[in-house]
Amino acid sequence: MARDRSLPRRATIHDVAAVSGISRGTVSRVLNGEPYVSDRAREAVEAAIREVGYVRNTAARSLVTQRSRAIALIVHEPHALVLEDPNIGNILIGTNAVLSDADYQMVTLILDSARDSDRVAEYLRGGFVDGAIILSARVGDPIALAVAELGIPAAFVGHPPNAPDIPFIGIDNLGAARQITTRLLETGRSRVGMIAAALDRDSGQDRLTGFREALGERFDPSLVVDYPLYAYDTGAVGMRELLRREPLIDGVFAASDAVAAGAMDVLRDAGRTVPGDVGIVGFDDSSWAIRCTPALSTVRQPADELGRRAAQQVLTQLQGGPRPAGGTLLQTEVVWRASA
Amino acid sequence: MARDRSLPRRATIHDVAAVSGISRGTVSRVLNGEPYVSDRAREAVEAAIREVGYVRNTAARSLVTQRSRAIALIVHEPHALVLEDPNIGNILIGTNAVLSDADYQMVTLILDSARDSDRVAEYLRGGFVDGAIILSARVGDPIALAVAELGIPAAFVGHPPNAPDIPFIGIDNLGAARQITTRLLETGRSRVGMIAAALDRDSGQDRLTGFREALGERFDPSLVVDYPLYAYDTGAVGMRELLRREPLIDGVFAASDAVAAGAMDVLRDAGRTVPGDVGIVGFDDSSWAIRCTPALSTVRQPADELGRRAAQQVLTQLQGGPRPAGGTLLQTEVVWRASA
DNA sequence: CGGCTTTCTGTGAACGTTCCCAACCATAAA
DNA sequence: TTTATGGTTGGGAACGTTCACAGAAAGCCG
Repeated sequence: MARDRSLPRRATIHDVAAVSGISRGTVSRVLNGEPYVSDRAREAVEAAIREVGYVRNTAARSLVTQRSRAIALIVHEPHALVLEDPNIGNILIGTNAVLSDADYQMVTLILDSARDSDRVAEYLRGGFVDGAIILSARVGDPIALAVAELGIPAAFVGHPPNAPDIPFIGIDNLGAARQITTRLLETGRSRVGMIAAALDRDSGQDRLTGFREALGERFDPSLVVDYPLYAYDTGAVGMRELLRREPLIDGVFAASDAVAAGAMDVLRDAGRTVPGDVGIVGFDDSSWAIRCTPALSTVRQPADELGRRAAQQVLTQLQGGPRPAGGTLLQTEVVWRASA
Repeated sequence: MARDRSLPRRATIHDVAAVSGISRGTVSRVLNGEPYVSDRAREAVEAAIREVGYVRNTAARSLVTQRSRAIALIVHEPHALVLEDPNIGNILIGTNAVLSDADYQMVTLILDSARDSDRVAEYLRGGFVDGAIILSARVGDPIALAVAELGIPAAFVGHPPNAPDIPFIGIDNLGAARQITTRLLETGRSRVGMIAAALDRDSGQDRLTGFREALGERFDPSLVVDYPLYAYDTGAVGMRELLRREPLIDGVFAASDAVAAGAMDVLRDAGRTVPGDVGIVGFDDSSWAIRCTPALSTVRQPADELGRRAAQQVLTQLQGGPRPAGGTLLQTEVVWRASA
């Protein structure tokens, strides 16, 4: 057993009490920063803590408090995409920052298959975490349902269509899509198509809806193709299909930067210039955007802020705050570069 | 308090015992799959568990067992790079897969600043985790030292130069670098430079050493530039510098694919063709590699396997297995594409 | 100086497990 | 029939905290 290698067992609150000559109860009060502790006692305890190298035993604490001081970040994403999607990393960082400042531990749960889904549900039910932040939920997501049913403090990043009364933090995909599409039109494009992706998510749906709304009467369903993933390949395949359907296409809204990158390469191979022959815009302002030639016009989303807000939302609920009915949409910013 | 919202408190082992008419001790034995339980008892217990919806309380368990069944994955990386480095995601996925199969929980700790470093050390000391996997440690990494000192089961991914007797899983950066550089020479390049990066890490150092070894007498220190990060910008800045130092340069080894991508864009802007005028190779086989025009020759590293092995290594130690003195290097594969 | 309030301190009783030991029960051997 | 044997079971004790409560000490007021 690895832990008994070094016999000196970890110091407990009793050791601190013994060394300082102060009772266990008072030591606990010092530890938790509670009032009604004399300066003399506090100092004695603090000295003893340093002397014996005391570190609080979380298991014992959470056994009695019925809390774990941990919050789950549930990432529901095909494995291969955890790394492709630049937003996930940023969301993770934002969440981590807020939680660790509040002295909570972030536990990242990655799930992919349905089997994982059961495992995670079990995990949540087991009281391992006091709350949950759910990323990229899908329509009818079993985890979302499990969380709702359990009633633990939770927040979504993004806004799954059917999700119950769990608050969410998202970006205005619809507005941003509308905005960027409008600009595409304003630069004189007349045959504008879209390579949509991830229509099983709110982000995918909303971007498509925004596109449709911006085009209004000029919307042509035959110039929309859609695929499951926000990926480079999606863009490549999608662009070929669009060119086949409408060789004179002169504007493309790609559902993400990666998609746009795939589309641009196909356009180049097909002998089209960007933005000369075809204007193209993406979404995310990820590293894809700057490495495209020409650089991609796109939508910047405040990913780490999404993570921060979601974490704050869960913490608020944990402190007994209200669980707001709806959600919050953060503003995005359109970044105009050279591609459209 | 969020948890008392639904009064029916969680079922305990006592409830299971009461409902099944079997003692607490035997219920615990069933729960842990121990021997010496009659079929009759086992069935009764299992039925009762389902009936009352029992889920084990981890806090209570780990209080008595002195174990948490959690393992830390410590990612030591500037925040912005967590997402840039494609390997990290894959390592994370591999680790997660192995650990969750073994019924361990992976806790991801991201740390950046020195302040985080203390926090993490405290966390490890607190017994929150039974073991640790450390990613991308640096020379003199405080976390590496803390882990070594604590003596908890651990493994490195990568091989920090000064790290104490903690086993590591890595790739043969040196051999791979030598191999890919050699090929660059075999295609007739005579003025070969390197854009090195992350020399405070073993990976950065070893790639440089491999490069130097491959060149042997032809090695020219003035054709090596180095920067802190494996990033696109590193490649751009580095390439400009190399061109300034040696306009006739005809071969470049970039320390990563992202670096190579930056370098290629600069070469293009400078009117050089790839691979005509300049042959260029990268490292990682990430999404950058296929995105480049022409596609990049690079080294594929089995990132998720690194994660898996590291996890297995820690699990072995946890089961009382030996802590091997050295480490394991996994083989890499050179992928020849068009850029050299 | 007595009573009242406020601040401070110590202690018993949980929390829900696992571990361990003692006891029980068959069955087989003597 | 007794004795040993080994599978099976039950329950006390412990793990390290927090919490509630009771009581001590100190400060205030008349």
